[in-house]
Amino acid sequence: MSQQVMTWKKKGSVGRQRIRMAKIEKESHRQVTFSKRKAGLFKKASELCTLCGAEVAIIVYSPAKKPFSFGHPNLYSVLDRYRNNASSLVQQKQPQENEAARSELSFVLSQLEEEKKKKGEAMRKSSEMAKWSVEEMSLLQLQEMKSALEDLRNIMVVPSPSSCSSSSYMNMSSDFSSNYSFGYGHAFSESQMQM
Amino acid sequence: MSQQVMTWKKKGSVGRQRIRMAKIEKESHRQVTFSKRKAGLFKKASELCTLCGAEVAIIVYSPAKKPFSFGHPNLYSVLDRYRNNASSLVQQKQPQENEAARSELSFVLSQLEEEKKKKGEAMRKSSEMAKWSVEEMSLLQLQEMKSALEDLRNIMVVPSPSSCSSSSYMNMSSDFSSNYSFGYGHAFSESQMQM
DNA sequence: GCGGCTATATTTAGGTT
DNA sequence: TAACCTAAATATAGCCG
Repeated sequence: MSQQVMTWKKKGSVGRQRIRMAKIEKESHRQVTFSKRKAGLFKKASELCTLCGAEVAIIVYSPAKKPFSFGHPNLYSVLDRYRNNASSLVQQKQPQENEAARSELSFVLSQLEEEKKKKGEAMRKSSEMAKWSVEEMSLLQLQEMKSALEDLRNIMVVPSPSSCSSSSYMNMSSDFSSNYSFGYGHAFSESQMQM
Repeated sequence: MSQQVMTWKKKGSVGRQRIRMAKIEKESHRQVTFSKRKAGLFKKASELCTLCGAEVAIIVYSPAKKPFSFGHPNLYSVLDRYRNNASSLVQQKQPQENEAARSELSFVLSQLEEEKKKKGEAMRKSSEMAKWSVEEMSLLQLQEMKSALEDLRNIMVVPSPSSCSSSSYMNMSSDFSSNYSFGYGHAFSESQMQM
C-alpha cells in the first residue's frame, strides 16, 4: 500500500504570531504592519458600506505623518454631512443627551471588559498577581474613561455659531486634544439614538 | 479498540457562514451586522493607532443615518490636521502630484487584482466562462477607475481660497458626490509620498 | 436589541523569494 | 521594496436565552 509518507513540507513559515498590543518598536516592522493593517481597515470599511449601506469616512495619518483616506460614497460628502449634523444637533439642544452618553459609556465598558478578560487570563497563567487587582484597576480606568467621555460629550455639544458655516468643529482641536487618552489609548465617541 | 464514538456535542451553532458581498436585504439582519462590524472596524482602528502610532478619524453613518465616530488622539484634531494639510498642499501646488496619483492607482489596482482573483476562481470552479473575459472586464474596470481616480485627484487639488479658513473642503461635496463609484463601489483615496 | 456561544471565514505576523 | 506563503490569531454569521 503506497501511502504519502508524510511529506509535510513545513514551508519554513511559523505562521501568525501573537503580538503585544503596544507600539511596535522596530521602525521597518512598524511600517509594514501599518501598510497591511491600513489596507485591512479600508477593506473592512468598504464591506461595511456594501453590506449595510453605511456611509463612511476615514482619515489616517501614518507614523510618518502622511495622510491616507477612505470615503463612501466619497470623503467630503460624509465629512460635510457630519458637520451639518453636528451643528443641527447643537441648535436643537440635543434632546437625547443622556441616552447618548449612556450608549457611549456602555460601548467603552464593553471594550474595557474585554481588556480585563485578557489581563485576567494572563495573570491566571503566570499566577503572579491576585485577580482583584485587575478588578481594581479596571474600576479606576472606568472612572477616568467615564469622565473623559463626559468631557467629550460636552465638547460635541459645545456649539459653534459660525458665520462661516464650515467652521463648526474645525477650529477647536488644539484646545483639548490632550484630554482624551483613555485606558486603551483612543477616543471612541458614539452619539446614537436608535441607530 | 474503544474509540470515542463521536460525541461531538454539536452545540446547535452552525458556525460562521460565508455571505454574499452585497447589501443585506433583511432589515434586522442588516442592523446587527452593522453593529458588530462597526465595533470591529473601530477596534481595528484602535489597534492601528497603538501598534503604529497612527492617527485616525472615522465617521460612520448607519443604514438609518445615525452618526458614529472614532478618533485618536481625538476626532477633531485629525480632521483639523487633514484640513490644514489639504490646504497647504494646494497652496504649494502639490509637487508630488504625479507620484501621489500613481500611488492611488496602484492601490486601486491591488484591490482590483484581488477581485479578479476571486472571480477567476469562481469561474474556474463552474467552468462557465473563459478566463480571458475576466481579464477583459478587469481592464475595462481599470479604465473607469483610473479616470475616476484622476478626477478625484484633480478635485483634491482644486483649491478653495476662502477667507474662512475652515471651508477648504467642506462645501464642495454635493457638486461631485455622484462621480466616484468605482468598480467595487467605494472611493479610496491615498495621497502618499513615502508613507 | 443585547450578550453569549460555536464553528468557520478572514486577517495578518513572520518568513521566504 | 514588494509580492507571496503558511499557520495561528481574530473576527463574525447564525442561533439561543
